Amino acid sequence: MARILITSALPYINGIKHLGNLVGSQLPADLYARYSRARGHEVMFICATDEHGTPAELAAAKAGKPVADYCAEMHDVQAELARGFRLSFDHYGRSSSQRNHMLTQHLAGKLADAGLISEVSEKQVYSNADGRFLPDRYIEGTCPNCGYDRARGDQCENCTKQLAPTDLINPRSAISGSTDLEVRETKHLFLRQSNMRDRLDQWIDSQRNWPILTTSIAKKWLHDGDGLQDRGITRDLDWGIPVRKGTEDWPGMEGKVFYVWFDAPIEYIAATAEWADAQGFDDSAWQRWWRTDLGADDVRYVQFMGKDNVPFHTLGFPATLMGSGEPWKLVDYIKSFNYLNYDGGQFSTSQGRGVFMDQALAILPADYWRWWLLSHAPESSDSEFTWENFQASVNKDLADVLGNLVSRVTKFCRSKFGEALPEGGSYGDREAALMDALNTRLRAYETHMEGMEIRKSAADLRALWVLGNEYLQDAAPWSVFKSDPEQAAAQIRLALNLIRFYAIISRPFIPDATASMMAAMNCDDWSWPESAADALTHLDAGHAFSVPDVLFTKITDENRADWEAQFSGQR
RNA sequence: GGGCCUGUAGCUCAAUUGGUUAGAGCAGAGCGCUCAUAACGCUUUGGUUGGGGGUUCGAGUCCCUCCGGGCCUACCA
Repeated sequence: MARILITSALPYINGIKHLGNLVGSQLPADLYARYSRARGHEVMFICATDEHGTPAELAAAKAGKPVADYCAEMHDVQAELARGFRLSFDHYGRSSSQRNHMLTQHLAGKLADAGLISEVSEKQVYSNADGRFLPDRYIEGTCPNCGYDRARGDQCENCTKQLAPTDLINPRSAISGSTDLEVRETKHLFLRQSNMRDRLDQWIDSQRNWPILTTSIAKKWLHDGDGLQDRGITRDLDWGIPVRKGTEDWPGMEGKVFYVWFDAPIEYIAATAEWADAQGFDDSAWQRWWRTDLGADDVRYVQFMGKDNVPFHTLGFPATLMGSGEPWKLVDYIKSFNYLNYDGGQFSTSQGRGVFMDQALAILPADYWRWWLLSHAPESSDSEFTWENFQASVNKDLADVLGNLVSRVTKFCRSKFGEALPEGGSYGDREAALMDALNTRLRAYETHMEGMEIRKSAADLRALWVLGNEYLQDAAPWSVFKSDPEQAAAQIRLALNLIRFYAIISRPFIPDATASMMAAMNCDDWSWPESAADALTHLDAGHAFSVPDVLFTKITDENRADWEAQFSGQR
């Protein structure tokens, strides 16, 4: 038994996430957490809402609410949706928690002690009308290169030229449209990542078998141009973690907060502390996951994230932890994902394009989405959601291959033998061959799940289900029953055990349907099967079962057409 | 502009990292079965691996080039 720490990239607070966000981190992390628990490992699975930054403040203003209230409400909404998708977090925290305040300030203090923080005065654009400094991309104006009149202060979307806000002609605030802008001097803290470049480079090199997507992005940042740059870790905002050096004031930094980029990953640790607090445990309960001097040296730490988050997790967060000089647990494996596209374009939170978590649950149960999203996870390249593909996969894989198998077995038994495992007969060569085939495929499934190869795992699981249908077709108990009812009884006894076997191994993908399967088998023993032979002799003759409701209702062409129309425009 | 990823059957994806005849699922065609959600099983039709060139005994895999798709480029997070 191992100890496995799993974190999912933190969903940002400013609205409900779409299916692309879900499949890029939280859902595969949940699959791995569920599988790891099923194999008997001790798991700590952490996620949280990422609540700081300019977009959170703007979203709150748009909603007409104080930002703290807005974040609290949106956290509850996201937590409820996470439960709806059966995401099995041990704790779903908040980056605005007191734990994160304390830990972020503590780490900043340690970094300062280690000489890894510098203070830099710089000029930034301030909007008098908005009463705030504007990030580059919140300034709009006319591009000096191509004349496009909605160029942003970081880049012109029309001609792709890199810009500085002061390059823009007739600059205005993208928030209010005000042209009452001025350049002000302001002082910020920078994390001296450049001092740690070699250390980070060696650390990346020492990792084995990380996805190429992960290492190539890290290497690019380490070596491109002048190499890894220092990075600002504070902002002139009201909402956030006040800049402090541990528990001390930080002279000259009054009224400033840490930048969301700095405090968000620290929340992984703080959320584990929040978990301990919620459970009524003392600090040692979370420290044994995060401090290698306090019990975390045998922990395997796996992070899940979309590719856009890779630089923060391969460079920024490790620099923070290494630079503190304290023995924090560093990540062992980073599983990163490409993007899921929606019907020929991108999912977009800002444009409301695609299917969002609340909408998805409103039309179909979580298992349908979990199965499709995981079996099509964008691992090697971007992948695409289409309603046609979704309908075909769900109907064929879930309803026909698995759901119908459960249905045909339980209904046949009820009509011929009653609602208990029938007695008589024995397993022979055909059953032995099935068990061999199941074992072989089960081992492949386990290997792929342990390697977090999501799509291959899904394909293995489906192949395991198909073996059940092949067996039934070959054994044909409905035919055998006419001449040798005892032999048919043995075949059906095996098939009913097979349902329980499938419930156990399929649970990480489809937790609700497998719960129904297990309940129908009148059983509560979820222990992972050592072998197919063990699993298929688990329930004995005479054991009562019931015929479950249809596990998966098919998606009709009418459903599909309706949803295509419903989600074709903007949210 | 620079960097990285990517292009394989009508569709979604594989291919043990350079090694026999490029494989699965879906869709299509045919047959079988009748327990079951018109479900299941078997057989089968689909590929000049984006185009061109090169290295090699051997290339989907490595190199060059062209074409297409995507991401990142440090103040969105």
